[in-house]
Formats: sequence, structure tokens, C-alpha cells
Amino acid sequence: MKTNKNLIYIAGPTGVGKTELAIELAKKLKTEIISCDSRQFYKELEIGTCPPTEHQLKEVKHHFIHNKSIHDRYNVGLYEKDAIHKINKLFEDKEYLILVGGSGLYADSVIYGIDEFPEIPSKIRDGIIKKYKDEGITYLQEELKKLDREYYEIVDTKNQSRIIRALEIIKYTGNKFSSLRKKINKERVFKSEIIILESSRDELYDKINKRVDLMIESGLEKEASKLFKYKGLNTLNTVGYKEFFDYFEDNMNREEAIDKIKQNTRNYAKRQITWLKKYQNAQRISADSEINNVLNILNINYENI
RNA sequence: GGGGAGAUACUCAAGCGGUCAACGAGAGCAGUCUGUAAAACUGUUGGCUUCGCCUUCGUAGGUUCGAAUCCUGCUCUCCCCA
Repeated sequence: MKTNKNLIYIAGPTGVGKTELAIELAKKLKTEIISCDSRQFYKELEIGTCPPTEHQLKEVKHHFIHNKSIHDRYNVGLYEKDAIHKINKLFEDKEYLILVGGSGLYADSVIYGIDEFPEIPSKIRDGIIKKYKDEGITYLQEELKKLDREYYEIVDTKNQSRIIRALEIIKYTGNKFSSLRKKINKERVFKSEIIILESSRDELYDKINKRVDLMIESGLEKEASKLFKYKGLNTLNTVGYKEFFDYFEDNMNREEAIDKIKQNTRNYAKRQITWLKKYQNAQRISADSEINNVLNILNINYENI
């Protein structure tokens, strides 16, 4: 059953200022924040993922920030369950909740839901990856063609990640991936509103570059060096860390690594902007909008809260 | 002052008489997307009235049927000797 509860998703590329706006909004609406940032979950990543500051965390209660370890196994499916559980609980006595974060797929899983798939034992995936490493992408393509022609016709057959995922599902469940992949929006008890923060490309890139410099000043290199021994972990395949790992391994010098962090962050922002273009029902506002404008756009009279 | 090397598209960098609007890499731009998503992957990158045409390889000339490629002058950069 649909209620009148409202989830407000603050979206936008990395560095536009989502965190600040979300906090202001949460304060006005006397509510809490649900994060959908797939790297801020991890408590070991303190500088490179630019999570809310300690002060900000005290101002407004945040969920899903630093609640996991880089050694944990986590993914969108698990996140969806955790987040929905938390959101439903909070809506028992809140009218509004703020969702913020740059991980589009994670946000979608909360707003629209994501199909249910079982957790796959890692040895299944490992087996597929080994074959892929030995025999190349052709193995994956042929295998998928054989096991699930329908999905083979529509996937990006050059993208090994997509095929590996489909194959692990097929091999584990014995069903075709295409038959399990329904892509049907789930019914949620709350309403969602999407606000996308926009700014000019030049301004955004400039902010990103400066933010990276600040991270360096704050000790990103030291943080990366502490994590270097875990470099194989997927959770550390993250901008800000992987470049330093390259530097520690002498694949580039320090300055190159820093430039690369800036560049990869810009590329990431670019991809986020592309992703956000699909939300046709979103409100697009300038990144420097006043909070009152935002409340107006949302049609909220916060005096009544 | 003498000798040598070089100037190629946003950057780096191939090409050294025709098959060159010019290999490749990077950046940029555009895009894809249901479980590792800050990931993974794709396309494109002189202009246009786009099965063709026009202007490009420091610059001005020249040689040739034909030049980014050969010759000459000039400008600039780098190196060596004085």
C-alpha cells in the first residue's frame, strides 16, 4: 500500500555538493540521511571517498556510512534489502527521508527495486574467471550463447563482467539469466522524488581537481599505504587508492599518480552525468541553489514539520 | 661565431614521393548498464551540402603527373664546439 511518505533522492556527479545539500535539507525536514554511495560504506576508506565529516555526521544522522569493512562481501542486492528495511523502519515516524550518493545502481535499487538473485558461492565465479583468463572472452561468449541465447543477443558481448555475472547465475541456479532477469519495478510504500544537482563541466572539473588536492593534504597517501597490502580487494579498486598503489609499485611517479586520481575522478563524474540523463521525471537544479528554492521545488512547507 | 638534430591534429608520437585527413597512445566528447557499479565495457575525435568535396603536417617558395615526405630561403626549439 502506498503511503504519503517521501524519499528525496539527491543525485549528481561526484563533487557537485550533494552531501552539503542533503544535510541542509535533512535539518530543515528534521530527518535522517540514507547514503547510497558504494564506497562510503567501507570504514577503512576515510579520506579518498570523501564521506561526510565527523561534524556533519553529528549534525544529521546518517545510515550506511562506514558500516562495512573492505573485507566484507557486499553488493547491490544486499544493500537493497538493508536499505529498504532501514527506510521502512524510519518512515514509521518520519515524513521525509533523504537518499544521497553517487552510485546510480544502488539508488535505483532503493527507488525501483532490483531483481532477486541468490548469493552465488565464490567458487562458481572463480571457476568462470579462471576459464576466462585461460581462454579469453571467446569462452564467455560461446558459453553464454550455448546456455542462454536470449541474453546473449542483448548483452554487450565485449563486456566480460556482464557475461561472467550471467554465467554464474545460470550455472548456480540452473536457470537462464534472461528468465530470472525481470526488470520489473517493485512496489514501494513510499513516494520518491529525484533532484539532480547540475553545474557547468568546467566548474565541476575544477572543483574535483581542488578536492583531490585537499585529500592529498589530508593524508590520502598514508591511508593508501596502510591499505596497500589488501590491494587485490575489489573494494580497493577505487579512485584515489588504485593510483597510489601504482605509484607504490613504481608504475608511475607520485605526481603522475595524483594527476591520474584527478583524471579518473573526472571520468567517473562524466559517467555519472551520462547515467543521470535517464531520469526523465527528475528535477534538475543548479548546484548552488538556495535551500529555500529546493524546498519550493519540492513543494514542501517546512514550517509545518 | 661554427657544427648537428628537430618543428605533424588538444597533447605525446608514427609516417620519410602516390594505398595519408595522416598508425598508435593519452586526454576530450558521446554512450552502454540488474550484484565487484568510484567497477566493467563501447563509439568518436579537421570541416562540409559526407558513397563525394574542401582546407591541413612551422613558414614562403621550388622540383614532380603527384609532397607531411625531396630542394632552397626564413622563423623558432634543442644539443655540441668556440
